[in-house]
Amino acid sequence: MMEPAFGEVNQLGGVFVNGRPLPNAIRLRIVELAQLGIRPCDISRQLRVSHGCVSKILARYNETGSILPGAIGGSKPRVTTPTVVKHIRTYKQRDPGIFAWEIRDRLLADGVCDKFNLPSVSSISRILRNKIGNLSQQNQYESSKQGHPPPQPTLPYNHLYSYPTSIGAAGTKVPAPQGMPGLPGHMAMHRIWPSSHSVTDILGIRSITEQQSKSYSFD
DNA sequence: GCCGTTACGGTTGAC
DNA sequence: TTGTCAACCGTAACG
Repeated sequence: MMEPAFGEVNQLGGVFVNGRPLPNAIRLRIVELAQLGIRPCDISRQLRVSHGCVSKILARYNETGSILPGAIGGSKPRVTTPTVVKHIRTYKQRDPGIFAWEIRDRLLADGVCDKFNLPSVSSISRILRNKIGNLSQQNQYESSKQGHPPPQPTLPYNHLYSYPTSIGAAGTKVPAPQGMPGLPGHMAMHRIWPSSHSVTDILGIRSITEQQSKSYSFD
């Protein structure tokens, strides 16, 4: 997970890291300039970001109200679907001492899975460990804290980002709310950005971007 | 010249 | 621990 020391340079002279999203500060600046009535082609030149990218970010913003990139990486569960997890949880609740291989047999016997999508014992163990956890503790918690929401373990998506440039280094510091669940970017943004979607409101973090623009001259 | 779209090469992270 | 795979990224080019 090493970030390159320097990004690449595009045709406009702007620095970017291939495969990685632009810093939030630049994404925000794109939306801000667009809201001020500046044409996308001018934004592209000013920020030295390809017009395709500007177009994409603005289109996404108009559609979702979010400037954040989507969730990169990961893969959809192939065998550990929500249905399977639900059944495993049920088996475990009914019989806390049940073994993974017994769960596996029951998934097959109950027709939850067939032999082609039956999770391995190790997969079931991982589900028990990661997605279900200690059910006895959980039950105690739930019985004593009825209606209390479970803790949100997932870090904010943007927490993962860091950039090699001075712009990006600050851009990644754009704060996300504590305990923000691992939602797709636009979902998360509804918690970050006011529902009005106005740049003025968005610039609740303006000081950050202004600091950046001092070290980032626009032509 | 502007803008929407898309192929491409790249990164990421759950599995 | 390692490899796979499908998601996303921004750029460049095309129409």
